[in-house]
Amino acid sequence: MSTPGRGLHGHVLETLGPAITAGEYPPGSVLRTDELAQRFDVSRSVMREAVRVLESMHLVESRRRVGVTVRAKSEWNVYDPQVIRWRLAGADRPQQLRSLTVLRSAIEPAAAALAAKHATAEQCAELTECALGMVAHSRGHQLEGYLVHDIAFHRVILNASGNEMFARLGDVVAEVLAGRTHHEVMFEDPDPAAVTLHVQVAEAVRAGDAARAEHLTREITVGALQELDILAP
Amino acid sequence: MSTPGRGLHGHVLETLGPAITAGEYPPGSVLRTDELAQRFDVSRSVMREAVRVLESMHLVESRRRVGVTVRAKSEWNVYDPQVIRWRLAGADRPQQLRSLTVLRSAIEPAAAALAAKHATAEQCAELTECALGMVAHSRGHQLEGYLVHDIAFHRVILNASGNEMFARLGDVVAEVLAGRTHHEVMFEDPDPAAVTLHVQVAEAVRAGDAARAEHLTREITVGALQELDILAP
DNA sequence: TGTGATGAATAAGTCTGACTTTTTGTCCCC
DNA sequence: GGGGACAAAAAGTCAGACTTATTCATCACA
Repeated sequence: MSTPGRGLHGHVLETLGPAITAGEYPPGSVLRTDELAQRFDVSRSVMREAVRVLESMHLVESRRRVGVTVRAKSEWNVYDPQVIRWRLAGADRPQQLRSLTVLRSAIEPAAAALAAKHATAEQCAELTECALGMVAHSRGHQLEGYLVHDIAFHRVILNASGNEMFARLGDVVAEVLAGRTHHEVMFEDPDPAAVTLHVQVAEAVRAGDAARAEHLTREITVGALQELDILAP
Repeated sequence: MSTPGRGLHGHVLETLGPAITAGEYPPGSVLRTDELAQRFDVSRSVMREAVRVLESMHLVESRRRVGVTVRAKSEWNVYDPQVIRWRLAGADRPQQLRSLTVLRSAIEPAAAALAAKHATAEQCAELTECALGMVAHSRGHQLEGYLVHDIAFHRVILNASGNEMFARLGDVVAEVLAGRTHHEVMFEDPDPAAVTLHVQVAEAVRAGDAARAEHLTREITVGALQELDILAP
């Protein structure tokens, strides 16, 4: 996705980041810059830049005379898109997917309510277009085409909410939806009820009915939670 | 708060970061590493490390033959605690405070519902302790004491939700609450209704009543929204 | 006139080696 | 056993030389 390891320090990050977030180095582990530089066959300057980035993500802490120590998971900047991507790509994937889906179910209904109030005519048009695209690809194993429109739909909602914090979760939601299609079990066509709900949300937003948009979106996210067995049956 | 400019590169960040997030450099502005290094009187290695960190926050983008270009606000990692702190300290403060309060109003009710299901006995005890502390400091201009317990209360709720994404918003909520007390108008004692709501939330969580905890917390956050005139009267 | 290739200028990227500073741990003396 | 001086270790800093990618301008050619 967005930023594949640009430059040497980026390449180092693409290896060290996933290793740390996967828990290969337990909290408190000590790494030494010089040793890492040798291991990755880069200069110390490059290694230091990589460590600085990991430090800004609160994955590690660098202290004189001690070294680079790995921080506890509870301190990580779990909203950093790169951290999210690393965790989704590694052993932490299931837990990460659950956390993010719970987050979605809190954010998206609120975003839909705001979108119903603030969406421009253009955004409403985009929304119905996405919903129609989902309908068109909902049968006959067109999962990829369905996914594209599903992602676009939720991205428009988040953007139309007018809240920058919500808007920046578009990438996260995209990752979750893509993950569900690509890695989880999804042999069959999407649930027709879910497709209908998306169409109805588009209608509610266009009509400016915030309460209805919020309620319908909550039903969508409840469905997502149930897929992961987060909700009791 | 947490990480005051450690090291030279940290000092540079504490100056450049706020400047960028305050909009002093319009999107597309081009900075040159060498010039910045001279301006801050540091070596290029140090300057490069600072740029790497800004880059990981998506505040800037570094390209060969071009320089370090400032990105549009819509690309910033607005969930990065350091970015949030910089924006809260600068001209962006009002908008940042509104965005965060809207975020709170989406997250905290959901977190309270989860807390009602997952909170340990110890966490329940902490919660009532915080609520009682709020009551004790609710009269007679003991705003600082009230604030401490208010922050602790919301932090416990977020932690008790059992969701790591929610838990990591504890610092953000703390900043918002502290900001309200310190910078916004708050001459009088806190609203008695709000104090009562906190006590009731603690009770609901202890009783395991998720729906009630969620509803009561939503009332708290609605109050916060109204204070900022986000909700129409 | 427009277009594509060539080349030069530029700023980031990289490497190396020497030096400084802080922190920790140890050893010795009281 | 406690406290202070000393030594070692690792990050932090700096300066300079070199490499590489990218952009822009120029020029030849169609």
